[in-house]
Amino acid sequence: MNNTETLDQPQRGELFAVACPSRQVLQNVTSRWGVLVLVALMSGTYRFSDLRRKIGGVSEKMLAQTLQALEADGFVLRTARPVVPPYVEYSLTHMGQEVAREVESLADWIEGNLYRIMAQRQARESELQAA
Amino acid sequence: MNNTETLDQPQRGELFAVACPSRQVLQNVTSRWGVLVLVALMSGTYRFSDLRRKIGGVSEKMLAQTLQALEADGFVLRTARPVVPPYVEYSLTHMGQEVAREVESLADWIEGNLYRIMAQRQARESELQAA
DNA sequence: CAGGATCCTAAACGATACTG
DNA sequence: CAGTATCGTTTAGGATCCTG
Repeated sequence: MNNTETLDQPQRGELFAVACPSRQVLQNVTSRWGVLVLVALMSGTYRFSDLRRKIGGVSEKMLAQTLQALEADGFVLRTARPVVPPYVEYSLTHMGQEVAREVESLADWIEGNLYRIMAQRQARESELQAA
Repeated sequence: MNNTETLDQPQRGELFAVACPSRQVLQNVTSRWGVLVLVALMSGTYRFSDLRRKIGGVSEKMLAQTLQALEADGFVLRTARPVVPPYVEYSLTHMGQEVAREVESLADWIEGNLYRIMAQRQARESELQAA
């Protein structure tokens, strides 16, 4: 896998390179649940179960997994209090708030333009995705 | 062109609903290759093979599939000229340029902050994703 | 309550071969 | 050239049970 490790600064367009590390981060952030977690946490601190309730349809496993990935990237702060029963809170780090803003902007655009988009879909009677 | 804005607009927070149609669009746009295709097409019109060469690591199948999804959403315009050999061009629609800007903004943020992010990762010696 | 461990299914993905 | 079709592999995702 690793051959000539060039430690040069990632330039614009690096994204198109196969091994660009940005791709992984991008995937974590834009994953099915990643987006929702980031946007959800913009409105404050949540406990695991609260977050799970807020985000419709997410399983325990995926929520935990998503939170771990985002924590590893430094976007989410996990604060556990050593009590019984366990009390764990999740919030955005400063960096997390920055990405979240970007992600929210994209999500907002889509929500705001859903009708235009759906209209396009209808017009083409898309038979590819619906199948 | 749409004057009839009287239909109820999806409000903020719809995204958290299980059946929110935005989620699908969001997935198409933020999918592994969707992001790259959108950003790539910001710099102009491309033929299939050119696009494939530009985007490192994408297979024919996935590129075709991604393009079709984005076309169905009305983000990508496919222009085929009935000649032999086939000549097909892909470009962004107006709507496509709008989403692409959002997506690019996110991608740029990540590329620009990669070092900060990687530093976080190192600091935590993430053992979850690498495993 | 917050998750880890396990098991399983569905979907994504990729390589190759083939066609108009 | 620009795909489609097929197949095999990998990953995402979910259900359930279990523990501190």
